[in-house]
Amino acid sequence: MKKASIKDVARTADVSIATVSQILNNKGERFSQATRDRVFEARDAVGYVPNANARSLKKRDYTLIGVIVPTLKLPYFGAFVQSLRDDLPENVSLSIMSGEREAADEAVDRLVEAGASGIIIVSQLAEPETVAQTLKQRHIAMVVTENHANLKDADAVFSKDRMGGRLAAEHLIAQGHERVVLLGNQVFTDNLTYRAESFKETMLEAGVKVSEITTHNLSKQSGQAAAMAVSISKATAAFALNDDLAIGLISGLAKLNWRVPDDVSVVGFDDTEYAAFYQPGLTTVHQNVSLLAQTSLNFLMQRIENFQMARQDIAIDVDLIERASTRSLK
Amino acid sequence: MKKASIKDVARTADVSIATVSQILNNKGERFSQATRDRVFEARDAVGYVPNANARSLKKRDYTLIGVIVPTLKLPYFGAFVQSLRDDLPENVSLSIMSGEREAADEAVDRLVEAGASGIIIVSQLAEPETVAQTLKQRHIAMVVTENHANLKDADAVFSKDRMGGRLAAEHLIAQGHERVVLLGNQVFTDNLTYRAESFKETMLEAGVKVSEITTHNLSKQSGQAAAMAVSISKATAAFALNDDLAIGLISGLAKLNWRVPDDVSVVGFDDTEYAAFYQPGLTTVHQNVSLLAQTSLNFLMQRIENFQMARQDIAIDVDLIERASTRSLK
DNA sequence: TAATAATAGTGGAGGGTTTCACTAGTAACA
DNA sequence: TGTTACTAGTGAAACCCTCCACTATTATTA
Repeated sequence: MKKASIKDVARTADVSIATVSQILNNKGERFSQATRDRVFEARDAVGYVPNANARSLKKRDYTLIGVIVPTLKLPYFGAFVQSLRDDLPENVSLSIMSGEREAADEAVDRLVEAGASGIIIVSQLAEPETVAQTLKQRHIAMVVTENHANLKDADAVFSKDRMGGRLAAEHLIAQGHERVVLLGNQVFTDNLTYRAESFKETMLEAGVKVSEITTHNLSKQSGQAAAMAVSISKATAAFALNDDLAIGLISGLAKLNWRVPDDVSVVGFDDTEYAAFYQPGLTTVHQNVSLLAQTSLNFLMQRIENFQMARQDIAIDVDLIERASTRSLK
Repeated sequence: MKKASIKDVARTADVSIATVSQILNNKGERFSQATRDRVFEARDAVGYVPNANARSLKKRDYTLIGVIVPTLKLPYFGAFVQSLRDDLPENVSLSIMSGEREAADEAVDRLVEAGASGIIIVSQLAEPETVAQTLKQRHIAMVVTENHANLKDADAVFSKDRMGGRLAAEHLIAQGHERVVLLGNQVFTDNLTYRAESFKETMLEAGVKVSEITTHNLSKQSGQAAAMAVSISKATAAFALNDDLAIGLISGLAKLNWRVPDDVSVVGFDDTEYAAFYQPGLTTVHQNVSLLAQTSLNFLMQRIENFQMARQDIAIDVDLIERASTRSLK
């Protein structure tokens, strides 16, 4: 059975298509009550639902935007996407894609084909320049966050990752830690590089030695797997490049009967919803995810509005949230 | 600047609209190389992007399906949606919506307008019967999971919630707990009711008294807020209707200096990714989220294929995962 | 040479909706 | 009676695209 169109309603109510359209769109004050009733009844009788495609084809007020995150399984990205959803203007719809590197590039293609007017890219791309070129050529807006901060042809919204690394370092320095470990994966993306670099620099300035432990990726599993290495390192504190890694580390240490913060202090990065409820509460660098999302959306909509405007670029403050996973040695 | 349409490309390349359409859709083998090049150049020159509305208005061959979850912030739903994404057939696209009750009903409307062929509904609907009617009338496939198990006009994919409640109870009984508390929100949805009921029944049969503590919702915050009540109850064990509640409860108890499992045992439900890494590792009922998602998708695609087939209905096993948040009193 | 086939491209309908400009009928007015 | 003004409704273009059926031109074959 095919779907009922406005034609079917018109035929059933024995009026013209134009009449139906106006009445159903609440522009039908000028019609008689009888006609209005007939139209509404007819609509219900045939089960008519307006076709969004046809409608927005006619009124050119509809916009599709896309967002690409590495995965929806992690609450950090989930929160980002949810914030986006919550702030979405009425006439805009959102297509959510997931994937990293090659898969992310492909997701871009899909969104282009689907007719997206703009794309927010959180994932790391395999070929950022190519993607940016394509989008530019097609006049599709592009905002990056988390990765590819230096792309010329995309607006950028970032957390102050350097600030975050520094805050983490300063916190541990203030607590008197003198042997610390930096925990992260080998393939640093831009933002992670900043976190790591500024952490090390700050530590260096304070004369604290930092040893690095390389993990496979930034997952809880990797954090757990690194526990042995951390325990052997004799460090009194560890800075993990994200919360998942930190949480994994703590649970790994627990299996070795090392307690946090008594035996080692641990600092994370992100402050996802779970950080506050973890045992012990995780000391971590808070990223303002919803502000990141909101700003990305703003930038995107602005560029969709005016494709020629100058590149925009913003860095958003982070805070250190002190909880129970770190302790002062003084 | 208004967007270029296929007309602009045609004019620029000095060919007809039909030619442009065919060439850009890779159906242009029969055209000369020269013409093809001209068309591609013209497209890039005017920055043409096909209008998805017009396209899908015309072609009726593509399939759009929708999924509605309460929120993407929680990893349980994130994992569900991600699994769906991962199993999606090539020619199908997925629209992810979020919202509960009225917002979920509205999300259904949006998907219908967008021309979805099927919808997987995880959220609780405000008016399940009305929604089911509408979808049935329009021949749009509908699969429910988590809620509305008994809806006549929808295929259903569920975890064995009763089994879960029973397993949790049996575990605590085996450990010798005799005063237990059941923690959940007041407005039970179908699946939660089953969890709670079978838990209570099993306990009753074993002669164990269950007291109930009502929380505002199923969030970590609610769990935390219930800690005081749990501590006062003098129960030796608590069953929380989901992991978030359990995690919140444990962190709340910690603030009161109650230790889990030494002072109280806690059992959760869901086994989200975080349960295993929590301190202490959370004893919980494992739901096979990816199987739930896969099966939902299968059911949906089958019904899209053949709208008249008999209603399908499946219940998926759950397991109790024993970790460190419960202890035997014997 | 005539008939056929292959090549390269075009015309136009149709998909569902909105909206502007219009009409037919009636009522009010002078 | 003729003019104007409402009231209630309609016709058809336009939005952008795809695809079927068609034409015009050239090449090949018998």
